[in-house]
Amino acid sequence: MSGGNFRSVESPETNDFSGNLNFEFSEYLMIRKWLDEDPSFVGSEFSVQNSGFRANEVGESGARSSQPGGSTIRGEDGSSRERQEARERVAFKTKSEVEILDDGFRWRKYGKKKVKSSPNPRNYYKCSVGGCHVKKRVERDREDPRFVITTYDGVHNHPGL
DNA sequence: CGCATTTGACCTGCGC
DNA sequence: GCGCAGGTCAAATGCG
Repeated sequence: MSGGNFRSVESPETNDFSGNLNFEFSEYLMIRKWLDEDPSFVGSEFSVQNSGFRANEVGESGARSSQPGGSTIRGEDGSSRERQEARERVAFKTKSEVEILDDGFRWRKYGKKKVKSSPNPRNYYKCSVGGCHVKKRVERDREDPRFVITTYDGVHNHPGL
C-alpha cells in the first residue's frame, strides 16, 4: 500500500465501525445503478449527499438491498453450469483520498490494470468470504483524483461485520 | 502458519 | 483474422 498519509482503516482501534469511518465520507454520489435483468435502470442517475454516511450502511442497505423477488434464478439449467443470482451493479463516486474503503466486508485484491480511459490504474477486488462472489472495482476519477469510483458487482449473501 | 497483496501473463470479447 | 481493451488467474512475497 502506498501512502498511509491519511488516517484510514489502519487504526485498529477505529477499525470497528462503531460509528463511522475516519476518512471523509461526508458526501458520496451514486453514479448509476442498474440490474442485469432490469435494463430500465440503465442510465438512472442518483445524486445523494448524506452527511451521516456510514460504510457499514453500504453493506446493509446500499449494496445489499435491491433484491428482486425472483432472485433465485436457478433450477432449469443445472446441468452444465450454475446460474448466479441477479447481478447487481452499482457505481459510487466517493470523495476519498484512499482507495481502500472498508465497507464492512473483506476484499481481496486480485488484479490491477491500467485502463486507457484514465491515466490511473484500476483495481479489482473480490469478496474473500466463502459463498460470496461479489466483485468490486475501484478506480480514481480521471479529472478529479480526489474522487474514487467504486463499482460493486453482485450482492453479498452473507452478513457483514 | 495463514492470508492478503503484487505484478505479469494469459484469456476473452468486440471492432475493424 | 488480427489487434486492442478489459478482465481474470496464478505464483511469489510479506506481514500479521
